[in-house]
Amino acid sequence: MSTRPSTERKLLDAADELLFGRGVATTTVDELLALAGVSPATLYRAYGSKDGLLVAALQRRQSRWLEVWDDAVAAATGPAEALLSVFDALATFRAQPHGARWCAFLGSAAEYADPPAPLAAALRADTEHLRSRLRDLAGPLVDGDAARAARLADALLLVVSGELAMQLREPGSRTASARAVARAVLDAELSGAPA
Amino acid sequence: MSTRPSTERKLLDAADELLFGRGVATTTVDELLALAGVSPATLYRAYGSKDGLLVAALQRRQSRWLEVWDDAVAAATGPAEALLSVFDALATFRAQPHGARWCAFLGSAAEYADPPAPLAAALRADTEHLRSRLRDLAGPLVDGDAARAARLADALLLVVSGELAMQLREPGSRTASARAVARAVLDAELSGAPA
DNA sequence: GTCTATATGCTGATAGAC
DNA sequence: GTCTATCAGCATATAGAC
Repeated sequence: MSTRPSTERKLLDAADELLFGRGVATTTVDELLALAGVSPATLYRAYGSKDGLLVAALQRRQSRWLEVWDDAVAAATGPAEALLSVFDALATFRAQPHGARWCAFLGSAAEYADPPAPLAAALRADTEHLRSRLRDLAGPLVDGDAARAARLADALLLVVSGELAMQLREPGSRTASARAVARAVLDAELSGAPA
Repeated sequence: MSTRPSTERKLLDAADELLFGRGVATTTVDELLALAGVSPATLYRAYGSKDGLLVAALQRRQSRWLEVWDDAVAAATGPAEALLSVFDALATFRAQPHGARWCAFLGSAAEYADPPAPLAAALRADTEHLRSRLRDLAGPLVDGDAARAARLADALLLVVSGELAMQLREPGSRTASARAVARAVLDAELSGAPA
């Protein structure tokens, strides 16, 4: 009794699987159409181009990621765990059906010499959301010291990005070691407070 | 009085600049030929294909990177600085003429659904060399404890990869913050020795 | 009206023939 | 070194089915 998926939905699902799972350039429009079971006219009417579909798929993916991260934060037992829960969210998100090979945003950006504006905007939004959310979560841990929170957030953003890039080097690698590195960085920030 | 560069050399230089600076898929064979000033026959005779040239360029790049890193290690003032000198090497290498947008190895791998064998091998070689070299440099800092050295090396590899991926998010970002994160990780490992 | 199926122009990459 | 055959992918047009 599932309702029939809309053609947009089918196209976005196909984009998730092919564009992010196998790469943008390597995936042809024909493959997308075949997987979605949709005719060319439908794609071009709804999204204008392959790139248009890519951007739409990134946007949907972004909101899904935020939900997963929100849940992970909500499940955390304290402020430090809330900050580190980004790694739990990463693992959860990766285990979901529409998993990307490493990171849909970084991966897409990597495939363009200089990315078209909407794509650059999507990556920037992802980066800025990560940074500001991490900063907010870091705040309570450093008594609201904005500079320290920002420094901590930048450090975690670096570790998160490293964890993603490691998926490219070694597809199976666990997020556990990234979490451990992040905790070491956190502990260092909380014990000392070096310049 | 410079000797005339060989056609192979010219092709490798062109590959460095275009394949790694702008991306593999976005660069056409014609652009490579035009920049190198050689004819198609030359490329296909010497390397067989665009991918063949790519792999050859990666191999040359790997040995150049090792030289830069060796120099940075040699210039370090002590064992801890030697371990962290990988970030100096990264900055130096990036400042050289044939700079990639972020990382030639990760970037190339990211552009293939599943990379052809020689390319996968090149990335694996890069990863393994990073890891083993970092492990060797970490050894003296942990009294030769192999497990701790390995853990430290893995952590630094993660940070290095993160620093590279951050270039994709924010092209101008400095290696300084990665170095600071790495130092925090190092300090944490050297003070406590948590499981 | 929305979608499918099919056919086609166009562009550009690859590889090889000359 | 030029030149060209082949091939693939993107985008669109047309006509018909639900």
